[in-house]
Amino acid sequence: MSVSGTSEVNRFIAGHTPSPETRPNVNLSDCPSRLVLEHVTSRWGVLVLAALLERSYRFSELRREISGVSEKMLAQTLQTLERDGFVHRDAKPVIPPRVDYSLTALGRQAAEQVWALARWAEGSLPEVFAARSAYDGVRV
Amino acid sequence: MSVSGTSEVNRFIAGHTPSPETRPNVNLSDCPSRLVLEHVTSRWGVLVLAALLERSYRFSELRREISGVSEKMLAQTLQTLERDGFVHRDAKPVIPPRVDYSLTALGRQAAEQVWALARWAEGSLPEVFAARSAYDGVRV
DNA sequence: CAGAATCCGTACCGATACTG
DNA sequence: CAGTATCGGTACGGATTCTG
Repeated sequence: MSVSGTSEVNRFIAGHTPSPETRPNVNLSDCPSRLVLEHVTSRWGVLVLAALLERSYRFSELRREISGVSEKMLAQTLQTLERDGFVHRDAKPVIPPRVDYSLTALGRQAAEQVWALARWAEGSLPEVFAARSAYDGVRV
Repeated sequence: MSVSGTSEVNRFIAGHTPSPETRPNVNLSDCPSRLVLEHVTSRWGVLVLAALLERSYRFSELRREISGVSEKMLAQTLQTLERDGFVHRDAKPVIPPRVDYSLTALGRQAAEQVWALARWAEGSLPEVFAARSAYDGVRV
């Protein structure tokens, strides 16, 4: 197996590089899955997907639910997830505006995957903390 | 469900905040799993775990295997994963030095989890790319 | 060979102010 | 209410140099 990760690679695969023959010599044929992973496993991406897994939310509801997220990052995260086809954005033409966010079928798959990973991570916390203590104790 | 994510929160849980009574008012009782996730789902963390899933590697082998990673980031990633108890570091006292990296039992669990996620992500690439094209097409 | 240390650009991210 | 625009600090990460 051979894996790679370069920003040029990402841009190439994303389709923004016009001429395929100018592709760098790195083996970018492997692991383009990072292009998806880095969005669904991003700091706020995980939390947004987890929240939407149980029900749909309005923008301000999400902002309250996910404590600590700024408007900017929430909007940015939602746009990225919408662009990737994970989140459906339903903007009702009313005043004041009302926008509901929900998971698409694909998004539900993603959410369940990362949720499973998060559950495992939560379960392994004791072991991880123990390992960190041991490591730090020795290194001092 | 309520999720949170603040750097202060992370520092608190990590055990670097001496006085627990100075804890911020955010609800940090939820989702500390991010403390583990951000390491195993990091850019190079995923690739390192994936590589070590099939066999153990030496430092320079890993560096070649994961094209695009700098020495600094590979060393840093390996140290983080070792500290969390996912990677075992076996430094042989020879000259020139030889260091073998392998997965611990816990690390194998982590690797299999992220690998499953990566496999799903790879499979969903066509749908994601299609969604991106549709989104970008409309937005132009 | 396996790293540690340093320098430094940049991209991320939060805070703030503004808009429809 | 649901964002966008702008600014600025910071931390991430790459390139280079040095060491046991």
